[in-house]
Amino acid sequence: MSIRHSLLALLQEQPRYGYQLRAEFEQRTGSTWPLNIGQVYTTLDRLERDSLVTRDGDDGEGHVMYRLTDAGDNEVRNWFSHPVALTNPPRNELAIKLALAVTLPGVDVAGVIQAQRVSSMRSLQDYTKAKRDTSAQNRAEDTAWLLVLDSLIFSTEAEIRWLDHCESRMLQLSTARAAGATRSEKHVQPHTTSHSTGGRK
Amino acid sequence: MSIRHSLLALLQEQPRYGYQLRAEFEQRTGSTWPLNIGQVYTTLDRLERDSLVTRDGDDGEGHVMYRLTDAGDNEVRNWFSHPVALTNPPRNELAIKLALAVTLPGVDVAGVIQAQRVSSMRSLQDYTKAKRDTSAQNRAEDTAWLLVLDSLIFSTEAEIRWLDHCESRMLQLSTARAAGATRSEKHVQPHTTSHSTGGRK
DNA sequence: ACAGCCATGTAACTTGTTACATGATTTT
DNA sequence: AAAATCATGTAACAAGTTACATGGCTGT
Repeated sequence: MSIRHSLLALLQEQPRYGYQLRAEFEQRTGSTWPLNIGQVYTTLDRLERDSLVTRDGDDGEGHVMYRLTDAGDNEVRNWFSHPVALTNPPRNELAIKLALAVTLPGVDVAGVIQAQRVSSMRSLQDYTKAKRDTSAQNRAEDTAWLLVLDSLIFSTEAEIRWLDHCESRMLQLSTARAAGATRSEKHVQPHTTSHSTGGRK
Repeated sequence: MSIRHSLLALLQEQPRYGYQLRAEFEQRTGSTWPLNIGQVYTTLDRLERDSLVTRDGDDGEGHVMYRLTDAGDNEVRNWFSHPVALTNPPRNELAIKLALAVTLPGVDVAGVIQAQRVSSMRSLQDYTKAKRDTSAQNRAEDTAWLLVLDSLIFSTEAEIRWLDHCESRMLQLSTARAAGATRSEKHVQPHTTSHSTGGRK
């Protein structure tokens, strides 16, 4: 729902046309999350269908302008006043992948972690460089883009910390299991992962 | 693509049926990201269509079993060996929302930040509690779920730090602008946000 | 003349989500 | 007997993505 709401928010400031909406969006969020122009038009169609925007004739230059309806204005205020992810956070593919990797046999968990860390650190460097370059220009229009960059930096750092955490946790587990196996065999969990999948008939 | 790959990964261990796949997925990732059972079946249909899985008769108890094809096995190995988000990180709704909030007039940015922080801290508490409760049971099957919880905790902490960062950055900007306005009016950026949207005809 | 951008759209498609229908089996 | 869970599906739909078609205008 991000794009729908983004377009609505941009229309709250003033009526705009499709191509312009993409430009405004990308100016604020930069080249990460590129916005396909086709999607702007399909989204505008759906917003019109849902009575959140209406076509507004043209702007004297032949552009197809859209403006918010009252319902659309309401929707924007609602979006801004209600926090994101109250209940269900979006699925995190990396977390899912590692969760499966550690519970399935034959997966090189350390390798997965290592490959991901290399990639994430690379991204972190890119974001940091982009931030330096953008900051240097010192243009007021870049404020939003700089915040977005910080967001990417913060979450990538968290991702790397989590990878480290997973790695040391895996090490703990394997050494603990080894120690348990030699010292008190009977307390060891069965090595073959148990699959209680509910009722067998 | 997370769900497709998750099902494939679970099928790599052994042939399974639909209901079982959901149970295995939820055991590993917990009650966050609940997996609708209908989607398991539609996803299995699509995986079959794409020749990544095949129906495998039954398991002697009448269940509709699926197993990986060679192509499917390949796909899983590929998923595990290639890092996530090499190019485009997934859209972050919160980052987008704040980026728009700070560049549009009439939005109570401090209020948005504050509301979000309350919500995020609440989530953080919930995750921390869930972690305590799950750790206390000390069951080997919960390893993956605990890692997922840690992931949620790490990223929520990063989110809160970013919110703090945004808040202080906003304060800096407004005081700098105020100081600039009193001390040297001519250096001040125009207060009306500029909207260069590309070519006017 | 030609390349490239501005601008608007459409068609076909993907994954993901919800709601519903239908039975069998198990538990209370 | 009733309620809950197991199990398999279908229909309708949502948001997002890509590729393509079509023009007008601009700069070289």
